[in-house]
Amino acid sequence: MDKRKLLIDTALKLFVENGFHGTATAKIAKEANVANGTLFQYFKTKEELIIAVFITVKSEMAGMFIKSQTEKSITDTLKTQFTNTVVWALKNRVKFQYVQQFYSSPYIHLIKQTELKKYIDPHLNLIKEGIETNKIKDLDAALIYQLFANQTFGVVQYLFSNQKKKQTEVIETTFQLLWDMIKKSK
Amino acid sequence: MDKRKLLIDTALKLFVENGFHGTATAKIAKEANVANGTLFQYFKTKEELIIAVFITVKSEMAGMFIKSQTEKSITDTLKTQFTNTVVWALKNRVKFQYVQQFYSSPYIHLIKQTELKKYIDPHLNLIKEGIETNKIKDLDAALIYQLFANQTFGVVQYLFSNQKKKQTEVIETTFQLLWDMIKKSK
DNA sequence: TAGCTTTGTGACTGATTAGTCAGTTTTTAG
DNA sequence: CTAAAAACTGACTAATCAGTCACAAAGCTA
Repeated sequence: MDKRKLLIDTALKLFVENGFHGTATAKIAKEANVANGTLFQYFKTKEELIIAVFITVKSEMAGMFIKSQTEKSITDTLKTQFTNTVVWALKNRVKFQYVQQFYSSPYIHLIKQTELKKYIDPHLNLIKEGIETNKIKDLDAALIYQLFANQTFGVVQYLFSNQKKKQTEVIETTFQLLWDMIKKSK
Repeated sequence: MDKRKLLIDTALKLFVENGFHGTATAKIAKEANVANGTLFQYFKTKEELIIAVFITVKSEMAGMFIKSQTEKSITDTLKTQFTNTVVWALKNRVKFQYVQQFYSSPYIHLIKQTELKKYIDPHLNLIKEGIETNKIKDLDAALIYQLFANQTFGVVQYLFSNQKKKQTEVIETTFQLLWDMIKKSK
């Protein structure tokens, strides 16, 4: 039984439920059936735990992206990435919410720029490649990335609050809209 | 000197800088040059203050939207709304960030659904009108709204981190992309 | 088994915090 | 000007919380 993982999982859940403030370290330890002091053996401070949860979730997401890399065209790769992200988010709502909460909190400033780049660069490079090979409109890659990321986010939000909707269909439609928006028209 | 407004402004700034947890009520009072107890005369609890800040900012945003309502076509109105929102966000970064932080925190659950609807409905109705008059693609209005909102958000994020870029040009370009995405093609 | 290292424990503490309240100042009204 | 009401004050408190530490249990090695 990996206590570190257990603590991270428990913290994740409680932080999303009650916020960083609303979650005492003692509560996390108790919920994880671990002694108070044990938590501080794995994480020197509460802040360190908050960051560890973020890194863990982001790494899991990154792993999913690697799997989305197909040998096919850029369109196919982007579509797979889009679909996988949305499906993953729907299956991992709490993790998705945690990342959101973390990103829009002041804790984000504690993450080194290089660490953040690690997660963004693969996407950015794919988009750059698409621009260079005339598949994607000749705009700033960072801008295209933002639009792509936020379209993804928007669809996830929509499906969170409209769960009965045909998810596959929505994902298919919205990707097509997105692709038509950023693709280079002949 | 309106102490309520002063406290809300100060709280806004400190909450974005240090988070809800990281900001003691005493710090807010001190920074606002007001006695500790005075804060609790205007807001019964810290939570009430956190919510008051949210409502205040959202109302300000809503006021801006009303001004965006032109007598022109739906396209023009949507474009004005898009532009005004982005420009407002750039000028009011802290307020924009506060809303983000609040939305992705558990405090959002304390806001009544009717209150949230109040902010969304005007947009939703405009989109519905666009769909009915065959200007906008025949998709769920809530979905179009999400895509619209998130495109806006994406552009703001992009311009936050790329401030040297030609803002007007970026706004113009991205609105065109967005409009092409949601408009009904003949 | 004995001796050593690693891991876990939970009572405890110093610091901090939201919220109170008895008293003071300011404003309002006649 | 006076008296009552309203707004303001800041020292205080009860509660909470992050982090510590002396000790105990479990695991490892030979």
